[in-house]
Amino acid sequence: MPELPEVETIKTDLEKIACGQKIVRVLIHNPKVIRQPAPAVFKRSLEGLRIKHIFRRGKLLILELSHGKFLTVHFKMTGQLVAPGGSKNSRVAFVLDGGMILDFNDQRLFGELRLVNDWKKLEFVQRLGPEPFDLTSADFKDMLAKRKTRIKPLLMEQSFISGIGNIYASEILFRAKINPQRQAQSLSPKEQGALYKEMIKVLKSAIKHGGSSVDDYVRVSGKNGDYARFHQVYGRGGKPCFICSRPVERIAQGGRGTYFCAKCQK
DNA sequence: AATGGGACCTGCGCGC
DNA sequence: TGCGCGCAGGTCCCAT
Repeated sequence: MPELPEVETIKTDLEKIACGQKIVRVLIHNPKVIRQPAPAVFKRSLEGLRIKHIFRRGKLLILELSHGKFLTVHFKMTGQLVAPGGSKNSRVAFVLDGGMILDFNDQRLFGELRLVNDWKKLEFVQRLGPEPFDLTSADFKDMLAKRKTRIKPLLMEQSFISGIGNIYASEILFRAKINPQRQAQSLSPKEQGALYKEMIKVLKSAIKHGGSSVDDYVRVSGKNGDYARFHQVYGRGGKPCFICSRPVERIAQGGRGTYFCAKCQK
């Protein structure tokens, strides 16, 4: 589910309502989403800790707690953090000392909650590539020039660059006018530059609008993000391109749907 | 290194 | 109404 802009939105929403609060009770409705440590230990260790700071790395949300602990949240496809709680698919509920309940919902149970001492040591984190906003255009060009793989799956590869998923990969490539089937290596300097520029623009704009609510993603308030109305190609297979009116194509790449305009994107 | 397939799960929309 | 199929924001693991 959430990609970088959605996790960043959740981070900002959550900061406002949960920072400084103590987690007084943890109710586990489905232990499957608790990956570390064992659910009973997770619950016992977490109760009584205070939320000090909230941040994001790639698509991972990280809550810094008292006593040097960190709660990491990976939303995968259908994870949500919603307050106040009482949601249908609540898997874990966090009761805060203000009385508010924060639900971790996850229809498909792919999501992952971990309570750790050092989030940076997580294997998943160790493999993450750079944050898009930490890169210069020159860095990004160098990275692209080294890779033979097709550009769209590459943008989604978290060890290459972290935070971009299936929606934004298609949207960024459309705006950069680059065909998703192109080899990364084959991009001209001008195309590399356009890709960098559109990547930053799209991600920033999506954050500004609270992310894209397509299926399950909602903000902490339960309200939808507002960026889906700016989508140019994602989910628009067969519908006319907003630029040239030719039907938007849908192809499969690495088992994922890719949307693009074969006329506008070379 | 690149690419494809399947696995993990639940639920929705579609054609019949 | 019901059934089977394809599809879904992610990541991991295995085979070639």
